[in-house]
Amino acid sequence: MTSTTHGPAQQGPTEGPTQGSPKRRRDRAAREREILEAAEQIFGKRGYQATSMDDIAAQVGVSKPLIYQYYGSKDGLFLACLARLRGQLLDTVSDAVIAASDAEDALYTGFVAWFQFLDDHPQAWSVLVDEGMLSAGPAAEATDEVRAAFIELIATMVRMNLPAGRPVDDDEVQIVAQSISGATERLAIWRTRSTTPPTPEKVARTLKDLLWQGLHTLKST
Amino acid sequence: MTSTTHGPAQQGPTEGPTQGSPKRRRDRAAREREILEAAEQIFGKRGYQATSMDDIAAQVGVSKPLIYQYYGSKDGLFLACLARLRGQLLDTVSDAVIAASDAEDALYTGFVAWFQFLDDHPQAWSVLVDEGMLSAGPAAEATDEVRAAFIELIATMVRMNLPAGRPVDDDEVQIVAQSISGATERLAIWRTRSTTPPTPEKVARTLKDLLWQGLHTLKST
DNA sequence: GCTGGAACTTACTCCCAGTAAGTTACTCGG
DNA sequence: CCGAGTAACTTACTGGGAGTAAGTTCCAGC
Repeated sequence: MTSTTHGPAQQGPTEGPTQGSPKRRRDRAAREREILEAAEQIFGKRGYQATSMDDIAAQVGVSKPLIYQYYGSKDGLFLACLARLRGQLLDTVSDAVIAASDAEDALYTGFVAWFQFLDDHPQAWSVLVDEGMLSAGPAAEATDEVRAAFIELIATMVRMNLPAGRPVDDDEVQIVAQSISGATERLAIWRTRSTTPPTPEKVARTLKDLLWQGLHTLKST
Repeated sequence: MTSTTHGPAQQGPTEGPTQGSPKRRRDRAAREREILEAAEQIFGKRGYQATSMDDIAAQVGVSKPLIYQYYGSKDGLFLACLARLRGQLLDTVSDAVIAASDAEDALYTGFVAWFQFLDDHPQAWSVLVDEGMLSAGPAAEATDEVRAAFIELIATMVRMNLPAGRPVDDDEVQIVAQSISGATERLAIWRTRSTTPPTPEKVARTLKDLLWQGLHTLKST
């Protein structure tokens, strides 16, 4: 038969299509991990819009429908990238906050951890914020979740800083938490775009100084 | 000839295709305005991604290439929407700031004006922020410009609040301005999504209280 | 070996941004 | 009134990318 033009059967196991590894069939979990890594890398480099599923498929050396089978949609894949980063970032900041000696220090070290993490993972950052954390993309709900987690962390810190027995104005706590979240996000974006950004410590210190007094005002109102 | 099947010539001037107005040819300026209005409306309702050029063309009652001839691209059209809103919003806030009696009042009334404007123009808001002001969209550069204008306004205010002769740490001014910009944007988004958002005055007051003390700290460092 | 299912592919469809090339209607000089 | 020039506008397409239907290949366990 002349129909066997593509003949995938005879491909020697000693030579893969692009790299040295033949990497024929892998089990699902391994393949998923592989795809996720490629996606994170390409999304990080080119952004969500500019990345096509074919690009990712090609990078992994697999066909597009497989990715759809595992991740459902482009959004789904992007979401999966996001979830991983979100966990890392949240853990890093939480740890810093918990390890702090007092409230003022928690604020400062929390900020430092945030900016430092983003310095250390520039690629992650692109994925998370530059396209992901904005409210519009298709992954809006997921990024909202990420943000909500941070806001909850901040709100908790704020509340802990208030006198225990006093009734708390939840609106005010929310306003403050949203403000801080917005400020840190914008500062992060600004830093990545600045040619000579100030150190994480400098930014954290200035931001802490800007907010610290006002946080007390809250409690004395 | 059987070729004259579509025969657009005999369409009576008393009856348009969709509405009462025949609205055949209009001069360029008028048509551009018409397109811009439709675009603002549809972008505002459905968002940038979910809006197709065909949608807008259909709404105006015109064919797609005409829009391309006038606005160049989807981004170009979106940009044009943005430019208009940016002007209005910036003017509104600037006016409020200028009319204020002192620096503290300027901060407060500036915030009020910002949130009030977005309450009054919810559709504009969707266009500007929910898809536009984020950093990722195709209109990234334009939205950056809009933001940069606000940040400049804020930075000017901050500087004016500092002692005249003293050397200013530009980094710190930038950090503060970026923070305020980020906080107001996030608060705006939060308000639109909240079922019962606090009044503009309440948000402005809380935010002012949060920042006011810290702004003084800046100068005494 | 044979069969059942998991891993994986080819070959599409549809949708949408953007374009090439043409057609219609208004205007202005004669 | 008439032709020619041009601005306003259209039909009919290309190209690329998301998502899918219908297989095909390989391995596990009987």
